[in-house]
Amino acid sequence: MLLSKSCMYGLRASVQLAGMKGNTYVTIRELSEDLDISFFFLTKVLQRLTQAEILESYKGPNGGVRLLKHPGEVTFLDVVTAIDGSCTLSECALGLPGCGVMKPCPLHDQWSILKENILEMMQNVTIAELARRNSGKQGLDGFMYYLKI
Amino acid sequence: MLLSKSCMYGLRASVQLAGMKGNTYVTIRELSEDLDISFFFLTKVLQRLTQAEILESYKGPNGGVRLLKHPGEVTFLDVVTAIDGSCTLSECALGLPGCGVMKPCPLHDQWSILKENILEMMQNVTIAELARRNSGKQGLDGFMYYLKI
DNA sequence: ACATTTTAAGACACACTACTCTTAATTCTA
DNA sequence: TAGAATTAAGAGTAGTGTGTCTTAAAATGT
Repeated sequence: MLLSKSCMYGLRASVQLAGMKGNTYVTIRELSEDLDISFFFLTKVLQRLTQAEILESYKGPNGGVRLLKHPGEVTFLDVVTAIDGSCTLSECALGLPGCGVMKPCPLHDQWSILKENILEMMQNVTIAELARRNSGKQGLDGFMYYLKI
Repeated sequence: MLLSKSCMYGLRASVQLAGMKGNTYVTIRELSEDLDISFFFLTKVLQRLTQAEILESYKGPNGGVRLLKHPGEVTFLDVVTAIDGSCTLSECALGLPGCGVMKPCPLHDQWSILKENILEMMQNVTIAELARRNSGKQGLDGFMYYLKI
């Protein structure tokens, strides 16, 4: 699995928010139902995005979470890093402590290229772009399309 | 992390065996010391490779493990699959249950290409090739080069 | 002020990976 | 046959990710 479940959930929520008109507060309860994620667990994940200043939250009636930045300025990697910490992709495929440019392990060069491609994808794709690709799916809003059979 | 530690350990042991002259039994104790892996843990990992008929084992004095097949016929992916089960790379990056060719998620196409590249690397690289790349490192046998500072 | 709504924070349980150790089974050698 | 060497199998421990719940804190409205 490339990403942890926490990351997947955080990404889905971010893209969902990015795809909504206006930037009003949306309750985590509503997000959890739309995305088919446990409310309690999603709350924990979104707390990390709030701490990372990708989201902002507001308590009380009419509260919830919303994007703090423009969705075109939040990359896939931003969300992953906020949740999982610095990307764990940067290690040696064989787990050799000394592996690096100076001492490349037998897989180093190949794996470096693959890592670079993945990182590039994560850095170049914004949640705005993902939301755009996710719009207008047979009349179902956002991710409902994938989840409702 | 692309691979589990078990996989990394299994790969390192397989490549180490592939890089040895002759195909005599090598004790797991010796492998564990050469590769800086816990003996007990490596034993568990290599049991899976033995069950998968990548290695064969022999008990008693002068026993140990050795490659069952020709190292040129054992791929990186063979070892990973034997240890971790079928590659977990084949899922949707966002964990959407309905994602696929018919219902591509907003990352599906990009992630498919990256997955394919990784899988291709795993299928095309044999442990013989890895052992070859790993030979003749400043006079240190195999992985010792990376581990001894 | 008080009740309601909502997120924040902390505690808890479960599963899985990583790791350790003990005992059993097998094989060799003397 | 006895003892030593070696893998196999199983039990047990620790840490982490996932998931659940309870309580606290903040904001609203009456």
